[in-house]
Amino acid sequence: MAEQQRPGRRPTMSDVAKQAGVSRALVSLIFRNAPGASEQTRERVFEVAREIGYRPDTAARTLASSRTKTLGVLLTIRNPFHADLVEACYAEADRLGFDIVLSTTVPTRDEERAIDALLGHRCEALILFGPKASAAYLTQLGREYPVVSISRRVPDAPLDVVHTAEAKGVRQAVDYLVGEGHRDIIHIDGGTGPGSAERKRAYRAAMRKHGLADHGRVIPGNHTEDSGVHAAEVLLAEDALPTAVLAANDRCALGLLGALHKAGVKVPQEVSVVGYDDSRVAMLSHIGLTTVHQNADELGRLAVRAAVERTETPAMPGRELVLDPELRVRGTSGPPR
Amino acid sequence: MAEQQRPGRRPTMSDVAKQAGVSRALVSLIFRNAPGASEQTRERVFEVAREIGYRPDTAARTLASSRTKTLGVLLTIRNPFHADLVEACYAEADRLGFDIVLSTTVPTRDEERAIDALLGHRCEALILFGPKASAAYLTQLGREYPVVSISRRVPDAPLDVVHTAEAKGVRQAVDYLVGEGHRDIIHIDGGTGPGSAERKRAYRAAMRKHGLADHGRVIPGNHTEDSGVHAAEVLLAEDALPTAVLAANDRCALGLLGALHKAGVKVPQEVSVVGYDDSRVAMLSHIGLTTVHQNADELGRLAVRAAVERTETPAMPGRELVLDPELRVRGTSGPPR
DNA sequence: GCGCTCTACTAGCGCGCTCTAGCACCGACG
DNA sequence: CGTCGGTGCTAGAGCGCGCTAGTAGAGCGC
Repeated sequence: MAEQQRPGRRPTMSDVAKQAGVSRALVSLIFRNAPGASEQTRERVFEVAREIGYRPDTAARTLASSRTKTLGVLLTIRNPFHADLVEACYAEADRLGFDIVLSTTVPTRDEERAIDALLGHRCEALILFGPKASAAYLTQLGREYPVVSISRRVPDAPLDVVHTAEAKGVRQAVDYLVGEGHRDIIHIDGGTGPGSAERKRAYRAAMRKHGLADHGRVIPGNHTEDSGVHAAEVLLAEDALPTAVLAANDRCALGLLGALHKAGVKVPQEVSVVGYDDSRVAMLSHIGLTTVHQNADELGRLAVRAAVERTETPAMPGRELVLDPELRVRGTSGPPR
Repeated sequence: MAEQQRPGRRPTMSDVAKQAGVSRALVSLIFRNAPGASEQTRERVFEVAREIGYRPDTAARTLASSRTKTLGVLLTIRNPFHADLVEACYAEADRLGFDIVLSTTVPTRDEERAIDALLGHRCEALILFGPKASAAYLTQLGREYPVVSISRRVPDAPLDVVHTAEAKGVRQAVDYLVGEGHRDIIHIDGGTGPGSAERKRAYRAAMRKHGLADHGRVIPGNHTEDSGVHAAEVLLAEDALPTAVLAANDRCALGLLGALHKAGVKVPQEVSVVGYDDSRVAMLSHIGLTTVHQNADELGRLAVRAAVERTETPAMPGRELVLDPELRVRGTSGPPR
C-alpha cells in the first residue's frame, strides 16, 4: 500500500505488468499461485503490486473463471449459535481453499432476498443455517444449485442436511427432568424453526413414555427471545406455573429467563429451564443455561465438506448427516420444589 | 424459477433477450429499471426471465459499471452489539439504494484479510465496526477509500468516526455507583478495543473527581467474554473483592458474571457489575445487565449516511459524529453490602 | 413533400480478469 | 547434428454485463 494516487482508477493487473516489465498473463498466473513463473519474477511482481497498491478484483475474477471457489452462507445475524457455526465454516473452508460470502436475514430483508444476493455472487454452493423458506422453494433451489441445510430437514429434496438427532436430545432432556422429579414439564414450540417439528414430536413421545401425557403441554413460539418472553407472560397469567420448561432453543430460553426473573420467579427453585443449541453464550450467561448441546464445530465442518462435495458431483441425491446431541446440565435446572 | 436445465450454464441476459425476441441491451435496460422500454415489453421480459430462472450476475454488473452501489461492513460475528449495528445498517442502506456485503473476523481470519475481501468486491465505502488495526493502516486505508469507523477513533485520519461520548457514559456509571455508596470500583480495561482508552481515562478522571483515586484500579482485558472470566480469576485470588466492577463492554461483563456465579459470589449483593454497549442480549439476559446504552440504530444509520456521503465527496477531511450514551440500571447493580 | 421531435429499441465496446494455445530458449540424449 | 521435454513466458479470446452512440419509425406542423 503506497503512493499510487492515479486519478480515481484503482490499479489493475496491467498496471502491475507494465511496471514489472512482464505480461499481464504472467501476473495473473502469479496471483493465482499457478506454477510456471520463476521465483525471482514472482517476488518482483508481488513487490510491484504492493508498491502501487494493487488488489485483485473479485468481480473480474469471478466473471472470468468457471470456478469461483466461493461458498455462500445464509444466516441470521442475531442468532448466537449461527456465530459458532460461521466460525467453524470459515475454518473448514480455509482448509479446502474456499472463500465464504455471508448473507444475513434481518427484519427488513427476507431469506429469498438474502439467497439471491449469494447467487448473484456466483457462489458454487449454498449453506443455509436453519432456513425457514418453503420446502417447495428449497427443493427447487436444490435442483438448480448445490445446497446444504443445517438443522432444517427437507424431505426428499435434492440437498444435503446436516443436523443433530433432535429426538434424542429432547428425550435426554425430558428423561433428565423426570429423573429429577418433574412431572409438569411444558414445551415452548419453535414454530417453523428448524428441527422444531421433530422436537415437538419427541417431546410428546417422551412424556408419553413416562406416563405423563396428561401433563404435557405445548406453547406456540419461535426461535427468538421474544417467544420466551411471550411464553412467560402466558404462564404467569395462569394459576400455577409448571415446574419445568423445555424451550425451543437457547434464545427462547434466555427470553424466558429474563421475563421470569423480572416477575420474581426463581430459577431453578420454582421453575427449571432447559434450552437447545448450547451456543457459546448459553455457557457464559450469568447463570449457565442447562441446554442440549449441538456440536457447532462439527456441524459447520460437515456442512462445508458436503457443500464442496456437491460442487463436484452436483446431481447427488439428498443426504442426511446426523450428529448426536448431548444434554449439558448447568445452573437453570434442578429438582422441583 | 422453473425447468431451465441447460447443461451447467446458468441463463444470461442474452438467453432472456433471445427468448423474448428483443436485444440484450433492452433487457439490460429493463433490469436496471432505466426508462426507455414500453410497459408491455418490460413485463414480457420479466416473465421470460422468471421462466428460465435468470438471475443477474453481480460480478458482471460490478465489473461493467463504475458504481457498484455496495457498502462493505467489517464486523466480529461473535459480538452481539455488532448484530444490532448490522440490522441498523441494512435498514438505512436499503433506504439509500445501497447493497451491503459483510465480512467478519474470526479467530482464523484477521481484519486485514476481511477488509481485503470487501475491497475485492469493489465496495464503494467501508464501514468498520470497532476496528483494531493500527492507526497507520487505517489512515492509509482512509486515503484510498471512503471509510467510516464505528466506535474506534483514529485521530487525524481521513475517515469518519461515529461513536458515543465514551467519557460521558463512564462518568454516568461511576457517578451512579458512587451515589449508591460504592468506593472500591475497579475497571476492566478493553485493551486495544474501540473506545477503551477513552473509557479508561474517563474512569480515572471520575474516580479522581470523587476523591477515590486511591481506590481506582484497572485490570487489563479486552472486549471478549474471556477477559471477564480472567478478571474474575484475578479478583477471586485476592483477599477482598471490590464492591463494583465497570467492565470493558457487555461481553466482558457477561464473562465476569458467569465466573463470579460459578465461584458463588452474589451479584449485585456482593459485587455490582456494569457493562457497556447495551447490546440487545444484555437486556434479555437472565438478570438484566446494568450497562451504558449506545444507540445502535442511530450509530448504524449515521455510519451508512456518512459512508454514502463519502463516496460522493471522497476527499472530505475526517469527521466525528458523537452520540450521547445513557446509563441503564438493571439487575446487576445496587448498593454495596 | 420536408424537417423536426419523441419513443422504442439495437450495435458494440470495454470493465479486469482467467485460461488455452503457443512460442522461445535451454540442456540432454541418441 | 537434430529432436525432445521442460521451463518461463506471451497473445488473445471471452466471461456477463453497463452504457454510449446510434437507428427506425411514428406523429406533427408547415
